[in-house]
Amino acid sequence: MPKSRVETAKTRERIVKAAGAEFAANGISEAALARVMSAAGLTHGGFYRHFASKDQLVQEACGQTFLTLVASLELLVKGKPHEQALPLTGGSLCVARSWRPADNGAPPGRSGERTGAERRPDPSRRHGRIPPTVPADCQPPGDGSAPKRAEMSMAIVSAMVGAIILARVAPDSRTSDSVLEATRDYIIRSMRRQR
Amino acid sequence: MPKSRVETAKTRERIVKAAGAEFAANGISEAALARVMSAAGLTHGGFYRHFASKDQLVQEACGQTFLTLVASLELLVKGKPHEQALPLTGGSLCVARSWRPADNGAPPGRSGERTGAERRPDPSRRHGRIPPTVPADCQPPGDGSAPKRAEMSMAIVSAMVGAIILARVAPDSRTSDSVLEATRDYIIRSMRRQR
DNA sequence: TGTACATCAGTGAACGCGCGTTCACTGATGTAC
DNA sequence: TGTACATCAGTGAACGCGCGTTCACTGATGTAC
Repeated sequence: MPKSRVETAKTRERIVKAAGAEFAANGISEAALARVMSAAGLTHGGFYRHFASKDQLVQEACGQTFLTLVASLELLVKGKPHEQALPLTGGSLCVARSWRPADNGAPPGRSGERTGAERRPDPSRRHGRIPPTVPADCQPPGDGSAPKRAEMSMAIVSAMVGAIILARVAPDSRTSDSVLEATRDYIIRSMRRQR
Repeated sequence: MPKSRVETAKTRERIVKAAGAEFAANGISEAALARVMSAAGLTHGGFYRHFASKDQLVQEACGQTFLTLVASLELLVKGKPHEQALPLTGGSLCVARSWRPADNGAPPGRSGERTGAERRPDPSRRHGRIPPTVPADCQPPGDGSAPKRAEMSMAIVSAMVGAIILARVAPDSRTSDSVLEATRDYIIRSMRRQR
């Protein structure tokens, strides 16, 4: 047996992590297995030693991202670092087809997704970050029961994920902005009204 | 000039509509242009008479779906057909990568996405519909100002879209269910508290 | 402890398919005369 | 009103690329003796 199972497991984990990052940066369907693997420091051939298919990787990586999101949102709802946690959570979302974080430019390694790429208008290059303004009078539901908090966290994450996707998909940037703002206000209001 | 511009415009509209449906049924990246075109009663070659690229079609079709969603949600929030509008809206969402409506089987025309398809676990075949239970004491915000209502509609759509995506992406079906339920409750609570 | 072997993570070339895009062509129809 | 022409929506074959997947091979390392 080459590579102890511990080491193998570590490699696998490394792949999942790289996939999560790649998905977040370029969207799931743009993230080629070969790119994910090389981001993990491997060549693409070895992939199938760890996963049965790309779908399996997608499922695992997204599942992990999901848990991370909820966890980091829990942190917010728990009350401590308000104005940091919200944009942080919003910033690390992945979901949409070719979602990219709004403020860093194109990833350096990948110029020209296809020969003669200037033709493609790239609709992804648009808003997508929830405005981070969280007012100070926001009342995190610190005294609700623990499961109640978890539920609320998930719902808030849902709203944020949905808003970001809808913003990317909205017919014009005015609408884009309204969705983000409306959702932000909705979330904030829900936190204020809590108890 | 063949085909009056009216007729051309109609064709174009037909394509957008077909695309919307196809996106909703199979997800954006699974929806081949050729399939969209034939759903619109055309062959794929003519596509570029109407659009510059697939991306442009995606943008337009999604924009339209978005507006439809918000409109139908407005209907709900306006108060009339409660228990119908919510599941209807939830059911017609498209967004996730290979999202399919939960309760009708695979589309008949497309058996075997790829030769030897049994291998693929198809993670898409999972929950995705928000449980339609809307309690009768739900207070739609009928007397808020109009913009207020529109904002709330958008936020609610956001939450629903996000919940469905997260449910599809969650690591296990228990989590899937919790997201959907939590989000539903969150939405309902927000409507109850309204005024 | 040392040696031979079997295992299996990782390599890199190759395969083949789906799909976006292009292109030469057709034929119906609006327009000019 | 009738005829010739130009236009352009739509056709269908072809192209080529990216990517998921396969496969024969390598070589490091844990295990058996």
